Amino acid sequence: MKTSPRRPLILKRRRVPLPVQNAPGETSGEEPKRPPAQQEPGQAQASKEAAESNSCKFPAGIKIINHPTMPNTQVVAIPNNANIQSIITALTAKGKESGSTGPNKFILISCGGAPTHPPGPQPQAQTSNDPKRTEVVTETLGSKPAARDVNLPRPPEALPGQRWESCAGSEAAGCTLDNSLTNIQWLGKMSSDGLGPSNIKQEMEGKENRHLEQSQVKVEETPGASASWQDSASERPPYSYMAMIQFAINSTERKRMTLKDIYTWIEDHFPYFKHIAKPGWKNSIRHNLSLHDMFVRETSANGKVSFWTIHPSANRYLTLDQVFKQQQKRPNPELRRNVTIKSELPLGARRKMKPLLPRVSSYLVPIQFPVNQSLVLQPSVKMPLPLAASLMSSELARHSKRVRIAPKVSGSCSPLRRDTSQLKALGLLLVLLAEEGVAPLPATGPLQEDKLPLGEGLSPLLPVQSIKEEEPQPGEETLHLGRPIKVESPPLEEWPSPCPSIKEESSHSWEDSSHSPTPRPKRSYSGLKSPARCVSEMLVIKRREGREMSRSRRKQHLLPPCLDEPEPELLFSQGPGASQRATELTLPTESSEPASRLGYSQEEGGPFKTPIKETLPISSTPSKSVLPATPESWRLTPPAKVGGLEFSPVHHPQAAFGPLPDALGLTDFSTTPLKSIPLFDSPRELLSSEPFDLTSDPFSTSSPSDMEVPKPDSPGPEAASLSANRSLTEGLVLDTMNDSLSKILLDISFPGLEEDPLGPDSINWAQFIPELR
DNA sequence: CTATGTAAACAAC
DNA sequence: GTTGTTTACATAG
Repeated sequence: MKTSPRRPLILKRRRVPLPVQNAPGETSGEEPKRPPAQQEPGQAQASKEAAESNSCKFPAGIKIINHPTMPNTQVVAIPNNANIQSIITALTAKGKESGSTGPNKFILISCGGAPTHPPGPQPQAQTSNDPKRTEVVTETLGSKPAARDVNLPRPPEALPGQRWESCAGSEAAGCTLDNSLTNIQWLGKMSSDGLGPSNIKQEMEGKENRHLEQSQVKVEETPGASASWQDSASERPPYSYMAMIQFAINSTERKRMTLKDIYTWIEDHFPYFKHIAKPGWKNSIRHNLSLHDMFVRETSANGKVSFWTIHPSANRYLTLDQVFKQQQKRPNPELRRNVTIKSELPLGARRKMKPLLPRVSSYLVPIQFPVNQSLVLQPSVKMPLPLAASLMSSELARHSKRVRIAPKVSGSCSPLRRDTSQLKALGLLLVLLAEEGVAPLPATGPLQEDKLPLGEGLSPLLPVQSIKEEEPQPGEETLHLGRPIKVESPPLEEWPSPCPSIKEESSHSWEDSSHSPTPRPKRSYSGLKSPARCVSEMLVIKRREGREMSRSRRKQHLLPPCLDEPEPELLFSQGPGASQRATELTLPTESSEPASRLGYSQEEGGPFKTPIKETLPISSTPSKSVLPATPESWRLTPPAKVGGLEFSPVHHPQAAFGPLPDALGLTDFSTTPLKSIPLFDSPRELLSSEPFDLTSDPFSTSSPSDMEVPKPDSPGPEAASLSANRSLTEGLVLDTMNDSLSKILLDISFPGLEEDPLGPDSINWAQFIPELR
């Protein structure tokens, strides 16, 4: 093919010395650390039970009281072990009967068990019993337990460069990831079924996968399925180079890898490249590294070693493992099909690489959600917004789930809506999750499955790719942080916003736009360290001027050598990539760095967060629109785009996503999460599933303003802030008038006990529902 | 047209 | 020779 004579001459390129950056210690690849555990969940039991749905009668232990201040609203305290589904059904029927005149809104809260968790860490109390939980949840749970078997021996051969990915240091992060991954369905496409049952894969993959598999029973259950292309070395893996590179890089703790290690990792994990592929594949790897902005080259302090990293905002932290896992979970015929096809087809006939990656649109990345609608809080509420916001985000991030609910009774399934008004009465706040999603979310049909969300196509896999951003828009949002941030950033003009094209993912776009300002000459370094930092500056950059780039795909990196943080590593505690993330998170500017704090946000958001594709707000294509916000995200947020949304959390509920372009970040967040969010099979899941970790959340009572910028610091406060006589708990609001079920976060105070934080208005719930205490 | 894969020309080490 | 960049082109969708 080539021969084109025309290749332009390259004038000279010179490498700029990057400032030093890294911590001295790194060497390539090494990082011997291993992660402790992966998180896998183990659970498998996911069977949904559902069984119970029928009974309409309220089980014993349920307490129903009229809301003291809200008309037509009753508060239903449900024992943890009760069948929510049936309760909802019954309540719905009741509400319907009453019509507008009677109680038609029910605030469901769990009592008796544990749900609330004020200060203490209590992760999921409720859930534990629930067999139903969604997988996601489960996984989460699993991860929690720190323990896990984790240790799988790693293959000896492991290269130095490789690390087992995993969540190494950061479980949380890892976990998070997993969760999100879980959501992702891209894998689905790949089915493995076809493949023999080999377990081979494990061999190949070794590390990562093993953990999973072993730990997970689920997988095993489906014996036939496993393997996949991995088994056969001869088959080309269904992943694009971009994806593989990401897998490789993300498999290390530091999320960076030398070129050589990348080669090695790929060869080790995908024998095809070792044995079958033409040598040119390495060229392709290099080409991809250079081409995509998401891959950022960093130089070691001494300048001798170059590491390839993934821009934090673009990094979804996907790992082969995760992907693999997914695939196992849901085998997808299509994929299989691909595989088959390939083999069948004459080589010549089939394209070379077929679809390596499924492209999906959405990535799961949850991230923050739009504050917009979701939160509905009213100012009046006592709860600090920030808190709420943080909760939301965290929650979402974690598992965002959406409820689909609909009381069966009503039959309709409207999504949930939130009404806040009422809620507030509770005294709380609320939030909710997801609701909005509704709208945007496309169809749901598919949802059912597991998690689902996204449609079938869901997920995309590789995130990376998706990332693109488009040029135009400034708006992105950012947020990855999870929190709503507001940034003021300049409008990003340059930044591409996500929106643009919807396509699914355009990968490079991200890249392109983002950087490229100038021709390469530089990457600049200006001192930026990590990309994050760069951001600010970067922002400045324009995306390429218009089209110049268009044709060429080149990326221009800017890579700042990151000096950055010398040792980012620590961060891991939270998430993978934490280190990086941290950086990014931080706002460019500097000051606040909220990010860090939000651990969760990061985690979740973090990893996922951004990269996401953004949906384009604009264009938003509904369905997929998910573009990764990626790049930009870190950059700044573009308020502009956002439209009215400011990021302030509080705002406009009304903004709901619909109209907004939300594009940016918000959208992303919102949408993305949504997609990824599984619907619950049952309300119970909703309720129980996610307990917030208050502990981790940042709630401090900071003022709303804080929300915007979360403060990184104070980590602990959050929970602390809640006074003893207050507790946060999740609840559901069933509105039979709308047939909606919304999840809310309740801040319950018991005035009687001590001072009432909430103020006089607050209701003394304890008196009604002692169990809440 | 976009995303991806390939090949290749160069440059800098 | 390796690592990186960047172009060109092919091809599937």
